[in-house]
Amino acid sequence: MANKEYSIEQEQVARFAKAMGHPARIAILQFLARQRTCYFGDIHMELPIAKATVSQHLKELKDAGLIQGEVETPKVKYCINRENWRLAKALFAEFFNDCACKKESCCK
Amino acid sequence: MANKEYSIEQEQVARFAKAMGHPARIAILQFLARQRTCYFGDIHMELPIAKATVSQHLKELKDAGLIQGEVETPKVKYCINRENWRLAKALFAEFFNDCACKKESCCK
DNA sequence: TTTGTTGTTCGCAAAATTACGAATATATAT
DNA sequence: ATATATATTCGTAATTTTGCGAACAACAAA
Repeated sequence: MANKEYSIEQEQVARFAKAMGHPARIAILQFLARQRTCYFGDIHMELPIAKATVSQHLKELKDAGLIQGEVETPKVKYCINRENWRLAKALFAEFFNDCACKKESCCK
Repeated sequence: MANKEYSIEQEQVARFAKAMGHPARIAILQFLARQRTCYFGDIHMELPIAKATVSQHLKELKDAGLIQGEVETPKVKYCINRENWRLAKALFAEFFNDCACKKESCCK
């Protein structure tokens, strides 16, 4: 095999995709993208999993840069990280558009 | 927590995203989306990993429905599954558009 | 100070992912 | 029949992910 490494862009898309690779996290993102008030409790209520697990998923989304949190004692408010959301949107759009599939594909 | 389960659509987006959640698989998809002839060997040459591992990644992409394979002894030809590619593209576009983030976000 | 509310972190277990080399399968060429 | 070329599968190891309950932290209220 070649020693060709992955590009920064490939790593970034994969990172976003990985963060989105669980239905709970998709549900969280959709919830946040649609609502205005997004407290932990509200998110938890939407999901069929324990709060410890919700917290974990939120951490992963935050680490990937897709969301951000803000303490409002005693609650915690989460929301979409708009800058990275735009970046992710652009990367995925580019990714799916960059496809020669309309032409004669190699497979039947 | 509520007992609300995930929707089929959420599961499907998560499934596609999970399959895309590794740089090697992103690289494979980009390679396939751009090329016309896509033999296993060509893919392997593009990646910094052992052929057994490439084979595994290809299987995951196939299981997720994003690619398909065809034996052409002694080679194997892979390519984008165009139908599911279109589906994924639409689901991700919808996912990223379905965002109220332009308005006053809940976080500062 | 004690109680209550809200979330995070800890500790743990089960399962899945990633990766590799070796062995195997398949079909052609010698 | 043997050798060659190509790719998958097997067996294994290390790491990561997912999930939970219990314990903890931070702060307001009684």
